[in-house]
Amino acid sequence: MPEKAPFYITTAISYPNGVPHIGHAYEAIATDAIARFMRLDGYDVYFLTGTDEHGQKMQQTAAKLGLTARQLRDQNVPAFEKMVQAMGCSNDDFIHTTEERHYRASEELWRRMEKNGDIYLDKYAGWYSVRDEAYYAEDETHLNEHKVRLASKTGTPVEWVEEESYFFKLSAYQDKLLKLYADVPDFVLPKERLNEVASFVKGGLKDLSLSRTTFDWGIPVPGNPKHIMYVWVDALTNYITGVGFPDDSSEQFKRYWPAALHVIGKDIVRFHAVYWPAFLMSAGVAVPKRIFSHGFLFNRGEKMSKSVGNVVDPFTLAETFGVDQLRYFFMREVPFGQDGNYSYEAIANRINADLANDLGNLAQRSLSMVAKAFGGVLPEPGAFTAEDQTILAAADAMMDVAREHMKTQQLHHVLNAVWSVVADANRYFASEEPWAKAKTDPQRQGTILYVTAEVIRQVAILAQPFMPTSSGKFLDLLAVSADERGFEALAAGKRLPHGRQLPAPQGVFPRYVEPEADPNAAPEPKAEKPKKQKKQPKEPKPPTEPA
RNA sequence: GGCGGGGUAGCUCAGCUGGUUAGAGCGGCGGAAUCAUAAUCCGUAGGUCGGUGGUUCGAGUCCACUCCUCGCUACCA
Repeated sequence: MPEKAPFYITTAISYPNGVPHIGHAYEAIATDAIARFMRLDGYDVYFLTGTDEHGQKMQQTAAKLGLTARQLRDQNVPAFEKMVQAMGCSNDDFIHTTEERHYRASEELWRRMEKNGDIYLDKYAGWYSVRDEAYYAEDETHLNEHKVRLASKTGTPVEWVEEESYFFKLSAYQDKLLKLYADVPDFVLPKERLNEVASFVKGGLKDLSLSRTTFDWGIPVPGNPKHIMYVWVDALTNYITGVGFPDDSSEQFKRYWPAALHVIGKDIVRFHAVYWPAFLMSAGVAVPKRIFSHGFLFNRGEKMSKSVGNVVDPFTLAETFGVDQLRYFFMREVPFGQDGNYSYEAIANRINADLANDLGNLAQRSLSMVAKAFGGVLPEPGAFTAEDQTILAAADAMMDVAREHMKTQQLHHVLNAVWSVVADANRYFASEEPWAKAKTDPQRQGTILYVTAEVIRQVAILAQPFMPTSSGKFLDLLAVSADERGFEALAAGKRLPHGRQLPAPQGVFPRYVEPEADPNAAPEPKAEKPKKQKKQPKEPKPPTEPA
């Protein structure tokens, strides 16, 4: 048996200063779909997700609640672990940045960067707004009529503050990073994101403040525990901690690093495409192969926010529609890499049309005919007609198309290709009219049913990464054994064996029916919402994805 | 302000290097069928391709200008 190629894939780690939201779930689902796809395609996949538990914001949020940072962490983190499970994720590990192994990894990465001469102690100075808790550059401030200096963006007063800080010589990595982007044109996908990053880097890089002395919830700097590592050093390091760093001679590390893919939100592209490779280059560790930036999800065109009252809990969505249905919706409806919209109607429409009607009903009508007319034994097909061959050829072509799209993580295109065959199969079934053949030509009826079952088999195998449980049910209905469900079962010449006794057909995707209007139970607020987000002044602190 | 994307049927979007009557899905409408989860199939939708002016035998598809919109423009993550 040939050696499996390794494929290390990660989500960003979530920042648990609140509860998991739909953005966290989306990223987990998408990453899981890719991980499952690659596994089924014969790769040795290692899939890591986790939580980023340090930082000033955790400490602040905790303080507001009268808790310690550690207590807040203990309170919030379990929900993230549960969420990943509830979304059906197949992660091999779940990392917490408060774990001992992660301290060791972060400290070692720091030491290596320091040893390479890229870390130096200096003063961080700038115009600091106490109210915004943020530094501003000189040109981001102005003097008002009373000669008081204000942050231009927020209008809050600023004062000159100097703070001792370690710095990373990011400026020394400008050319190396630009070379990386040139040498690996798919280093960041979608391409627009790489362009943005490249133009940022071309604009010149300043050294990066790498430590803080103003709070203590984090990893102390080796040799100078007054300083806490800048949380991004800590956070990014999770990716190598997860495969055994600092033991970089371990089998695990050698096997899986560099990562094949970091899946992240578009708001943190810079940290992953600029800082992270620079840190790694400095420490003499290989850089990841690819970073994929997904978009944001909007509820009816609006950013989720408490004031709008459209905060949607991923657990509730999964309970309402089913995990697999929810996964399918996000993977099919949202072009991966772009922003997307969702609403209860959109989800219901999509899963009813594609899952209940097109696929579920096709399976039900064909398999119940097998049960009725053939005693549940999949009939042996006769000679294939041109029509049979056409639909079979369409099914046989799916795998290559899917692999091609998966090379660039075009998940929605994978599903488009599969569901285009589902539509073909429905047309085939309708025009062949197997129900009319029961009396006139049972042999032909059997062939039509066999062909339909074979197409469903292929569809179900390819749908597994997206809807693991439901796809498994279809394969159960076809009596496909566990070792016949990998993508190698879609290789040329592989066909559903006839003559097997099939279990009694059961619906896999029930139609979603909106609960009767009940103001208390109705999941969807019926208030009219504008289609597009109204233009609003930019908030000083835009809501973000997990760090 | 600078750089980079977008503005195409009611909705979500395809339309590569310019070339016959501008496409898909969903929705809507009409019809067929009745094996099936009232699911499926067939037909239909006449949209100034943001606006104006150009280049060309010919332009959503190239150029200029213009309107609108989104993203990036570093140290909260």
